Order: sequence, then C-alpha cells, then structure tokens
Amino acid sequence: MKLQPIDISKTASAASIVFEALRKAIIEGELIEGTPLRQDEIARLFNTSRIPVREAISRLEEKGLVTSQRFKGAVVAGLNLDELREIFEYRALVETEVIRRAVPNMDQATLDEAKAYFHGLNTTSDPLAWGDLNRGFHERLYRAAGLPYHEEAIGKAMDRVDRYLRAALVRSGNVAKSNAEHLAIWEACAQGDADLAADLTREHINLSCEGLLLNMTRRG
Amino acid sequence: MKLQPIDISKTASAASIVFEALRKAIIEGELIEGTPLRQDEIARLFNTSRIPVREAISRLEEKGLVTSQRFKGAVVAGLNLDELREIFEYRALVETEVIRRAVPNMDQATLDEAKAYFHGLNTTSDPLAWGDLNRGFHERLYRAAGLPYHEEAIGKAMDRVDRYLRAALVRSGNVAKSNAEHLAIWEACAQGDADLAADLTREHINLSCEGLLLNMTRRG
DNA sequence: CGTGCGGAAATTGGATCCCGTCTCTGGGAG
DNA sequence: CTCCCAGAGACGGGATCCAATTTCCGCACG
Repeated sequence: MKLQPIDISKTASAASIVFEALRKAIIEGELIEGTPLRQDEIARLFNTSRIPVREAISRLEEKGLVTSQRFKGAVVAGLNLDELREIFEYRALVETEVIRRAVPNMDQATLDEAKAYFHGLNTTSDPLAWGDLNRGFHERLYRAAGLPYHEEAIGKAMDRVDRYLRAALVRSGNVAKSNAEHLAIWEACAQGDADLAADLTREHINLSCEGLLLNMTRRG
Repeated sequence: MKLQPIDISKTASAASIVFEALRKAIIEGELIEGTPLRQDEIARLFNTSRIPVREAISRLEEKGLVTSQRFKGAVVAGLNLDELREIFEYRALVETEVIRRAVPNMDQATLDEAKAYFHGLNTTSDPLAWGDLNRGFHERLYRAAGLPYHEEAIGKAMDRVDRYLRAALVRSGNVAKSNAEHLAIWEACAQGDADLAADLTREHINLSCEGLLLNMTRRG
C-alpha cells in the first residue's frame, strides 16, 4: 500500500482556511482595493470567531495584500502605477534568471505538464481559470530550476499583481498574443535553449506590464 | 513648532511589539534554530495575553522565520546548506541589480551616511552591532535606487540568513576583509561606476557565502 | 528489561467578554 | 445655513475561559 505523504498536521485550522479564502478573493480581484475587512463579518461568513480572522488578516498584511491601521481595521491593499511597474521589473529580473536555470533540468514530465497548462490556456474563456492556468504554466517550468526560495519570491510578487493582470487581459484581447508568447517560451525550453527562453520570458513580462499600464491609464 | 510626522496609528500594538522582539531575537541568533516558541511563556515575558503572541507568531511564519504545526506549536526555522546557498544566490541576483540602479541616483547625503555606517563597521567589535551596521550600510546605498519592493525582498532574504552571517563573521576573522570590500563598493559608488559597484557587490555576497559555508561545514 | 497502554499535565486552537478608540449623527451655537 | 461638539453605536485590541490535541510519565504485561 502506497501512501502520499501529506503534512496532515497543518490542515484545516480555521485561521488558514480564512487566510486562503481571503488571499484567493484578493488575488482574483473579487475583493477590490480599499475594501475594508470587517472582522466579525468575515467571522460570521465562516461560522467562526474573530480570533482566526485576526490571524488571517495579520498574515495577509505580512504578505502585503492588506494594510491595516491600529483601531481602524484592515483594507485590501492597492498598487499605484509606479509600484506596479517596479514589481514587474522585479519579476522580469528574477523569473528570467530562474527560467535560465530551469531549462537544463527540464525533463519530459515538465514539458508535458506545461504543455497541458498551455492547452488549457488556449481553450478556456473563463478569466479566472485563465489566470490560474497562466500561473500554473510558468510555475511548472520554474520548478525545474530547483530554487524554492526564488519560486516563493516570485509567487509573492505574482500575488500582488495577479488581479490587475487578470482584469487587464480579459478585455483588450491580448490573450491570443500572450498565448503565442507562451508557446514560444515552451518551444525554447523544449529545444534546451536557456538564453532564448530567458529572453522570451523577459519580453513576455515586459509586454504584459505595458499592456497592463496602458489598460489602467486609459480608464483613469 | 516643527513636528516629525510619524504614523502613530500603527505604533505599539502588543502584537507588533512581540513580533519585532521575536524577529530581532531570531535574526540575531539569540533564539537558535529549533527552539520552540511557547505562547504562555512569551505572553508572560511581555505581560500580555496569548492573543498578541499568536498573531506575532503567525506573522513570523509568513516571513519564514518560524515553522509551526497544528496543535504542536511553532519552532524557530532553520536552513540547510542548500537553502543557504540558494538565498545567497538570490541576494546576489537582486542586490547586484539594485545597486546598479542606485548608483546614478546617489547624492552626497547617501554617500555620507553610508560612510558613517562604514566607519562604525571599522571601529566596533560587538558582533551584534557589526551585523546591524553591515545591514545599514548596504540598505542605505540600495535606498537610492528608489525600488521599495526590491528593498523589501532583499530585507526578507537578509532576515533569513542574518544570524548565520553574524555568527560566521565574528570568529574566523573575515571582518577586515569584508570591510575592505565595503570600502571598495563605497568608492565605486562615489565614482559613479555602477557596473563596478554591481560587480563588487556580487563578489562581496559570494565571498560571504563561501566563508559562511566553510564555517558551517567545518563545525558539522 | 523493554514495550505498550492509559491517564494526567502541558500546550495549542477557538469562543466569549470587556475595554479603548473611532466614526457618525443630531442638536445647538454662532 | 454652517460649524462644532457631545454622545451613542460600531469596531478593533486584548483578556479570560473552554475545548481539543499532544506529550509525558508511570505502570502493567510480555
């Protein structure tokens, strides 16, 4: 009998459930920037007390997804244009290096699973699903680098810009263009051309940043 | 009457006081890896209840400084050699780029204040003070880049390796060598040579990593 | 003598309650 | 009519209490 070892010890604490739910709602854009997080409202929603909610909120604050003021409560954090730009620059820096290191380590399973994400990206029309698949595609490739701290840092940066990315791509049909870039990145990986994959990734990030900024400035 | 505007709203919550104290104790190496963090004990130390302590601990976990298991409590997190190496690679990547971007923006105040940190580094013999000054020196230079997210990311990475760095440098007298590297970096900044400053910073980080790993493997 | 089991103590997770602060509103003064 | 202020309700921070789980220790049994 084979067992998949899962750390059962940290499952299902109320605080972590609330944390994950709020994080998901924020990065998916369901809770928009500035929305106040009322502790007892959230507690009622999850049939729990305010204690786990407070823990969840302080963890979200540590992640930079909410900002809170003493005695005033927490609100969903937002990013101005400069901050957005900077995080994309950061992503371009780190992700470029990570994919460069990942390419030499890529096996067939990595390429196959990434390809599956890519196919999902081409067939789905749901913006939420598209966002998850987009993230899964890149993360699957990065994993081959075997650099967990880098991956964690990338994930944290993605968490901050994810909702803007999803919102910007669904309209202003850059989806097809973005998917074409994904294919080019995948092919570079499959051919083992690390430098090309890195250049394409940098360009992919820069382009999505430009599209995002354009989209945001057009609408004030 | 001139007032220094400080955001009084988020000062002195019990949770943040406990958080900062624990963070300081961990990155200074006072609480060594594996030490369990007993909520009751900490609460007694700070004359408070366990509630703020729990918030502080979950924030520390989000920062990666402690790991906790449900119903078993939290312990100070540690790093193995691979993780240490990776975080230094990460630092080399990000800090190199940040200092490159910082050099063109450096004004006299930046150079003067960094110089003051440098002088402190040369005169102090206290390992704790040395660690703070070292960090202050680099952070002061980085600040000129105007890249707050990058700085935050660097700080998070530093938090994880700080205690190892301090412990390794105090004996095995690489302090003088490290300070010589600091001087070289400072001079490159003063001359406005961004690429040189970047190269020296990368080398500085690589060297401290090598010294650290040597020090750790020698002692098991 | 080692092993396993059972219960008590220790410790964490969560609920409820209280207190300090903020905010909003309504009424009175200018 | 506007502005200001007092007071009440809303809300967050923290304390205390209860429940659930783990850990430790002693004792019986093989």
